Amino acid sequence: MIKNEYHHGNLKEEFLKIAFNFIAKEDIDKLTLKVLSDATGTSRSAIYKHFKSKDALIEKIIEDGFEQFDNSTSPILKDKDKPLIDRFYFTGKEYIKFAKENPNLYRLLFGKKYAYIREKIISIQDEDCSGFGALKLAIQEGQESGILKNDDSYKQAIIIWSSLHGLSSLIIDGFMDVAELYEKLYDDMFKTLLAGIIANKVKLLSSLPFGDKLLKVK
Amino acid sequence: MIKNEYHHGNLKEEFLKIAFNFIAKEDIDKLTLKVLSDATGTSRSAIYKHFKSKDALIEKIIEDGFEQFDNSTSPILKDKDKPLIDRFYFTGKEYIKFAKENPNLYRLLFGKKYAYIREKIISIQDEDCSGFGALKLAIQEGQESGILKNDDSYKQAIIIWSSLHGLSSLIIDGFMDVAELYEKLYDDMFKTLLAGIIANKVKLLSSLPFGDKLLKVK
DNA sequence: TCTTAAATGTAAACACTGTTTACTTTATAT
DNA sequence: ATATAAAGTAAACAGTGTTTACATTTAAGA
Repeated sequence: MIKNEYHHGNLKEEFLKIAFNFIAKEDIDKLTLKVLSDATGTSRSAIYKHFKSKDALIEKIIEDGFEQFDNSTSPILKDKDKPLIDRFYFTGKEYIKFAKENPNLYRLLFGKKYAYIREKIISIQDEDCSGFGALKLAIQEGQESGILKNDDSYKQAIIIWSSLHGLSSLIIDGFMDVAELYEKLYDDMFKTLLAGIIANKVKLLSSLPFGDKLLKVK
Repeated sequence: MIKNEYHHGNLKEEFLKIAFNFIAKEDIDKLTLKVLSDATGTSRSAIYKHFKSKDALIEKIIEDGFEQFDNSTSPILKDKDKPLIDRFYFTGKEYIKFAKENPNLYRLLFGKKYAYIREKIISIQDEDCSGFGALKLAIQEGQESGILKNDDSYKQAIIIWSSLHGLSSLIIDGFMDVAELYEKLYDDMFKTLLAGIIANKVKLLSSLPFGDKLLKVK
């Protein structure tokens, strides 16, 4: 595909790339069509040949963003070679790391404004057992092996997700000086959370990160 | 103070009142100066005689909003006639209720955009022991009476706040169908959380809401 | 009470925003 | 080679927050 001065070639992909790079540094509502047109050397209305609206471009960013988020977290949770508790621990840590490194993207993925896209994606994840679906599956795995309490896995998954989301939000939305001591906070939160969903007959030893030897059956 | 057609009387207060009523129903970024001027029968630029900018009006809303939030939650936490665990339980419940009933205001108070105002307010609350300061104080009270683990009260407060914020966000930002089963979720989360910060020598009985009789010293 | 100054309003313009329209240029397929 | 589709532009539109110059009313002092 040869490009000349007039036609750009693959403007659509470039718009997305520029938008991604932009929210790596600035908030999404600072992103204007002028930013995109200036960066590509096109006119402000060029985008409408590739996206129905500015929102449509953002929706695509969100879809790609969820894929990126899932690629960062789910593999850790699914790695059956490692002990389950370790997998929970490191997945949660990666969750927070992702939020910390991509705050603007994270807010986009888990904020109110585009909840309808998240809704759609989560229902897909429920089917192919990625993302939130993977978390529920991992909890079920823990219940079946007797490590976790037999309870509603959906409810347990939400409590875990809720805690991670809460801590991540505190970190990236500038609550006090949380960002500095967040690692200790996470370890504490994890212990607390784990104590709540772990089976009664299983005792948790103190060291972190955990290993399979650190779980003791009473 | 007599009003005629030209001068309004107390336009500043009315702007705030209208803005408050507006975010009770719609998101803050739907609030335009035209909405305010139409509702008061004034011109779009009238607001600049009372506020430096649109943002300055929003900042005032946030300050008032925090006062409102504090009035809803802190009194429950400070009521020393009731057992401490009950106070934690019902304060948390009120926290979530506030978020549920005022989602747009809650997002304004705890979102990223106006974090600098929250920062300012929290430092005030630290001094007069309202809001976040009240939470830390209540935790210290629990530690001194031997009910709670002797740990960094600041860290414990953040973990609690983080959990409440996470669950509230899930509810109001449209995460799945959390809104329906949030009461059960809250009870579960509270138990889990409490198990994490409660002193080892204290055993927690199962019923909710708790009472002082439900705490048993081993 | 008359005059003056301050407070509080308006209208018009400004530079932005996202979006639509009509038009132009280039690429592609028959 | 030519018709058609794809992909760009420029100009206009309504909307945004904000500033400027001006008008009206209120309040205060002599």
